[in-house]
Amino acid sequence: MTLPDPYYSDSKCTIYHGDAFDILPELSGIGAVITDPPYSSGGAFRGDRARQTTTKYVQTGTAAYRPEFAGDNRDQRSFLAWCALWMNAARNATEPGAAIASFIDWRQLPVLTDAIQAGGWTWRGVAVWSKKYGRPNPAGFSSAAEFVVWGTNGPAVDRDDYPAGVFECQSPPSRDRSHIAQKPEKVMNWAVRLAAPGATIRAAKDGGYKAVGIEVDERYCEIAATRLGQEVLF
Amino acid sequence: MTLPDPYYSDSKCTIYHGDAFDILPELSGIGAVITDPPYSSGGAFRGDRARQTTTKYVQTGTAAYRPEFAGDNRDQRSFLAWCALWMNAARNATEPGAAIASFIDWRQLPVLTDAIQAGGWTWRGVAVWSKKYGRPNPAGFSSAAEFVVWGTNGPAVDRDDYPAGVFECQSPPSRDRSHIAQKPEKVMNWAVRLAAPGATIRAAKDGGYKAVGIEVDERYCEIAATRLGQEVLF
DNA sequence: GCCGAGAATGAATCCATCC
DNA sequence: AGGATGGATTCATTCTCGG
Repeated sequence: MTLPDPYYSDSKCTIYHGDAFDILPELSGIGAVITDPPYSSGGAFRGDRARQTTTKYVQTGTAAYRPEFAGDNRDQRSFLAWCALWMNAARNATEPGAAIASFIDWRQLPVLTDAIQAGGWTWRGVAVWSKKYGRPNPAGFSSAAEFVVWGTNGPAVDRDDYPAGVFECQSPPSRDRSHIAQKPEKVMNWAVRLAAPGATIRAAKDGGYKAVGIEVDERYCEIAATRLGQEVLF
Repeated sequence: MTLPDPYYSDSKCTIYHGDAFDILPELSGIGAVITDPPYSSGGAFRGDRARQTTTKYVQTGTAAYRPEFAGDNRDQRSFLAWCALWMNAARNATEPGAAIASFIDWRQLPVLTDAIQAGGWTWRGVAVWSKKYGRPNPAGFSSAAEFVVWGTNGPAVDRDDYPAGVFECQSPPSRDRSHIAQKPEKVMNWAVRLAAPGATIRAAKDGGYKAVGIEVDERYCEIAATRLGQEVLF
């Protein structure tokens, strides 16, 4: 298999529409991997996780139409196996010393720390995105954070930028999101600092960094390409 | 075996000096368990973790003398087994619906989420103590948080008090601590809110709550008893 | 009392060295 | 060879102290 034609491309930035397992083996020399996989979470029981993403993840009234996203109903064992496989594929595409960061919620956090190591990365920590105002939980602590499992491909390459281990940023209201799990741009800017001073794919284009995006769902490719084609994002 | 004589006791508060494995089986009716076990952490390599706590955990020059603490050099497998055992012993001492919270660092977080479930508790989340400014990490995100693994003994008892899932509090300077891993009182106040509005053992005495403390090292029992005997803590 | 400069600090991490 | 130990290094912020 060879690399498919990009869904979008400009001088700094390329988006591939396809499964990461098909695209990643064709890539090399990657300096950092920043990813937000489907969490396969959303419930304590198997039946809860198997629901469609549009119903199992909360979406309050005014939300715009947002399509289902795929691959979000694996059980914990197959989620581990699946993560280990793409972690390994991603590592094979990177240079020694490259960093990886993956968002995850508390339920799958231990699975992902296993997977990052199974995929051959050196697990180096857990960073925290504090959403400030979480869903109240009558059983105890409110759920107000997502986590970032991160590591490096072998010994780390030292950097001149030291991002904070905890980043506080309120989650945008549901009506402003194109994707149920969309992260605020500030959060992505923080996460990509693991790679280098820079920003999201969009900012990467402006800032002179090269970025490759992989997305399995064409509708989200379209949204991303539209944003990248715009001169001003907001 | 019967319950030993308390190291300290007053009308609201009791401290036992001994191993939790000896004390817990003699207790019953406990409403919540708040604990801070030795992390068996302090380094990515086995050799680092096996070092003495006074050298492997950072203590810069002016720090007051603080004794070693025990049980902090288990490997990961025996740390899991040990945690599962005391988690289970703790659960047997509690009432249905009781909550448990245990501090841990990022390295042992996945082990503790396994242990809490192995010990028969329903794992319900991971709360975050954000220290705000951690030690910089040249490999990536600074280490600026500790975690609280928490759960309940069966179905949770609903509460009207929802402690935040992320609590921000700077760590006190080294010289103000009696124990290397001493938590700020504000952090403990936050953690015990999982049980009820209240505070530390000391505050529990003042506030009318009953509290039982278990500590294996007599020197730390003595410090705790001294504090509890004082009318004013600071 | 306010302000600025310099010192101090962290459940860290990594590497060199010694036995 | 491998375990144990010592020590250099990292930086954002607070702390301390003098003006």
